[in-house]
Amino acid sequence: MTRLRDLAQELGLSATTVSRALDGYPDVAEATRARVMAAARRVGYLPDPAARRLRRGRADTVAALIPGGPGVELTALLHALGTCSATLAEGGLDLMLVPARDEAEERRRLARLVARREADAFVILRTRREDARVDWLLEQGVPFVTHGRTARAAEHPHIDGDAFAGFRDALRHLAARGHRRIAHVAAPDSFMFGHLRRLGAMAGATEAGIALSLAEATPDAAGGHAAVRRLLQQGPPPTALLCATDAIAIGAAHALREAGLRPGHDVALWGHDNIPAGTFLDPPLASMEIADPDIGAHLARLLLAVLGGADPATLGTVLPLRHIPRASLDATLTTQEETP
Amino acid sequence: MTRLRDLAQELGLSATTVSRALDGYPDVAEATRARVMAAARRVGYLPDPAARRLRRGRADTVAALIPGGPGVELTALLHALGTCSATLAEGGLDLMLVPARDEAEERRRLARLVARREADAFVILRTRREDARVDWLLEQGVPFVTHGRTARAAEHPHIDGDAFAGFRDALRHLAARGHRRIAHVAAPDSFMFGHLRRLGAMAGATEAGIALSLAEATPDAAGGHAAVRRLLQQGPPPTALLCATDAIAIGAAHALREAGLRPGHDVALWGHDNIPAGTFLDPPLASMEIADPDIGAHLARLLLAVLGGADPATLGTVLPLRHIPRASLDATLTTQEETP
DNA sequence: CCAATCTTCCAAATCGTTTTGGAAGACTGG
DNA sequence: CCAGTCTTCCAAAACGATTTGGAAGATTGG
Repeated sequence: MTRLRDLAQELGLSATTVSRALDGYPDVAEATRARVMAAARRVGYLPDPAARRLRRGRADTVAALIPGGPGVELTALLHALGTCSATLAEGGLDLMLVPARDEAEERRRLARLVARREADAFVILRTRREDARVDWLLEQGVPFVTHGRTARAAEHPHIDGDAFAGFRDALRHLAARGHRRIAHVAAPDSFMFGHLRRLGAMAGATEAGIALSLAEATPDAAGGHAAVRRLLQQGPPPTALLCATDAIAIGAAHALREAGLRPGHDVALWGHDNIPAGTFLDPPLASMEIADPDIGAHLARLLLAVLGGADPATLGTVLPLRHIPRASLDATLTTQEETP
Repeated sequence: MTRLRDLAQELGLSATTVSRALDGYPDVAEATRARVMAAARRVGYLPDPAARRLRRGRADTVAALIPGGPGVELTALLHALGTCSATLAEGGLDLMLVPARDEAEERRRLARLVARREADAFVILRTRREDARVDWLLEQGVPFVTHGRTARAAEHPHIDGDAFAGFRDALRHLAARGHRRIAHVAAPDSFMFGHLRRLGAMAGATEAGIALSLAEATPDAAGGHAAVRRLLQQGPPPTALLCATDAIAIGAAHALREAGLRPGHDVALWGHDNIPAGTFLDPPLASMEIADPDIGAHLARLLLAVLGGADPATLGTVLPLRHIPRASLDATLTTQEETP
């Protein structure tokens, strides 16, 4: 409502001086600056962002594209983006979320946001191993940060959980408990999270010297259900199912029950994401999650760094996962199941 | 990249004419307009949104504030907002999502978005009965649409499911199946959805001539768990639990099991939201949801109407709910439970 | 005391569009 | 043929900030 000009007039100063006072330029007397700041605060002056963008050529805004489709744990994600937004605000940046229903729409929106200069940097979620968005952004030289790695993770800032170690250790743990017929209900290999969790499970099995069955699922409950149904038709049931996500585990549990197997009794069940309802499922679902309580702030720091000119290639972080054992792991192995 | 001026120069026209040609003004010759449109398409001209906003005084953008905290079914919500965004795009509007961690932050962000004119209209989610955001927006005369009603719903455009009828009919249905000890696990009354679902359940009970127990829960699994624990301590267990949300129902199921009661056997369980995992729970969770498959497009139409100058007070829609019966309803009542 | 330097401020240009208020030429009707 | 009307275009003024390139006065050094 009040413009810079009004404020300047009221203070008997030029718009130039008021602008420079507020922006912290050194060529304005401290007394004047104090007067200007006080007046600005008093009338609640907010610079018009459109005018500022036009002149400055940047938006002071970060955009995060929200993927549609199955397999995105949106609740946790949006929580993180909430704190990301708050942290960015401290650095004078806004966060805008842009929903897209599928990957084609996501690419279109990304191109449009860049062409119209609506955002200075981007958050890319649910990365693929070969990620067209990442390739394009790198090619265009647009700053961005990913949640999840890609084949080119060394070239761009990213933050990710150490899924390989998490799943490898989970498999070790199951093997140590005596499980010998273990299956991994995997998410598609084209998603980086699916790939890494699968590799981790396989590495754990190799270490423990046992075979690992694999069943591939779309990353939602329906996928887990279908995958485990197929798995059970193929041979003797596993005594433990390590699932790529909690949603997959929920579907898997259902398939087990349909086959007369009780999760947490006959078959151990383990997921990932620590969805809020997990504690209240029957049996409570063992899970894992990134140990860091504040991915959002971490993302924001990465964005501020990369916009501040830091070398993107140095800004990768892989955080350890935390295991969350719950009753779904308590499968009682019969003697027959145990190692001789 | 290419500016209006460049395009004009290339065509041997003034910027004025090019601008007016693209905007469909009638004072430009059809032949010229065709030439301009072709050239614009060829070079991929996109008007700079900052310049346009500055001059036009509007952003051609709608903002939706994404509430944090428990009890928001974000998966379904974001799906709807995805189609909302796509529908708005057809009308030349952008949708921007803005996450807020709590209600105080949401009010701050709202005020800031309005003051800086970053959005021309708003989508308000998870309405309260007395909603400070709605009061403020009405007072400011800012266009907006709510998902969910408020005490002042007659004054503002809104879209909502008919929770009253949905829950009343659900209760009728349970009564018709012979249930006589029914409890409603309610969401807080200050949320409009909590209020209406509660009223519906109560009306259904009154109609059926039976008493209804009430247990109030925070709208998440933990809340449902705690509420049903309290309920079971207070007296003989109900034979049916009508829960305000699926998340509450999941917590409720857990509390039942802890008390040795089997949901879907000893106690019927019914939720609302139709969360994706519902089918795969044990037992599969009966639920309900708005019958209309496309709330998002509906929201978008309301926004376009209100921005087009339609009278906000005429733009309220309450859509019927669809019941989704699943095995969690199959409680077998013993003779003792049934009506004499 | 003069010139050089500092400090503090400002007028004007600029960002890229849209809109206002004509202007020039073609056409029409009498 | 002339005045009036239509059609088609455009120059210039916004929109509200930032930035450039000084200018005026105060201070300093010799």
